[in-house]
Amino acid sequence: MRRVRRHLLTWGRANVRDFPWRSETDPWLTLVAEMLLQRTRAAQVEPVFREVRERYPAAADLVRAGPDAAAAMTARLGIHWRGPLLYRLAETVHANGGVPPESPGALRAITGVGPYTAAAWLSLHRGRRAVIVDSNVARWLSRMTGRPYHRDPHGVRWLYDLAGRLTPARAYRDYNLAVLDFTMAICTPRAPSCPVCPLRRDCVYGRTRMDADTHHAR
DNA sequence: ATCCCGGATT
DNA sequence: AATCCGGGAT
Repeated sequence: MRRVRRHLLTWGRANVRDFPWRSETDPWLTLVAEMLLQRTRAAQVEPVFREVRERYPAAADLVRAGPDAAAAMTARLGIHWRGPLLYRLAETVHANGGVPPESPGALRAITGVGPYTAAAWLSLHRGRRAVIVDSNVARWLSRMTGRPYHRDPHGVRWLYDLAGRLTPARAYRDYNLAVLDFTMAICTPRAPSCPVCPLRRDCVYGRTRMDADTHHAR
């Protein structure tokens, strides 16, 4: 447990990537970024985020610009229903004094903000410890433990327990960033890079694979 | 439980 | 060409 955490943090120090939203501190802009990142690659989000930051640096700016402006932002990301969602988000934030609510309940009450987005925003941008359990984490921890993988982590108790025990009390931001990038770069859905994985010795799946390689090698 | 949508992987 | 993948709503 402790070793897994340490290895991830070490890996993260060398490999966590820098995106404009990761160094952004404005609560409105960072929540917009998290919403845009849903089911969307970071490379696609990057230019759109820059444009939002440029044109709508405050929620009030997007409210003033109107629903069509919001739709224009999300159109390039291909998921049309996020346009109205983004506009409603702007209205909600504007009505809340320009800053999104930070209580998990009020945050989750926003349409378009689910468990992942709430946890990511709070832990990465608001200095609140939150445990991220998305399908990437589900895949990673399923391999680690050898337990069956449920793509939808909803209701899988052991997942939440384990993820919660792994998430540090203090270094949760660095840890969550490391997990996000690690599951995208190393513990990938199809062909995970076990040979270079810092966790392969702590991982049921990784050990199995390395053993297989040993037997095949001469 | 199913749908959305476009990119990645095979 | 076909399949897989993902966060959230319903």
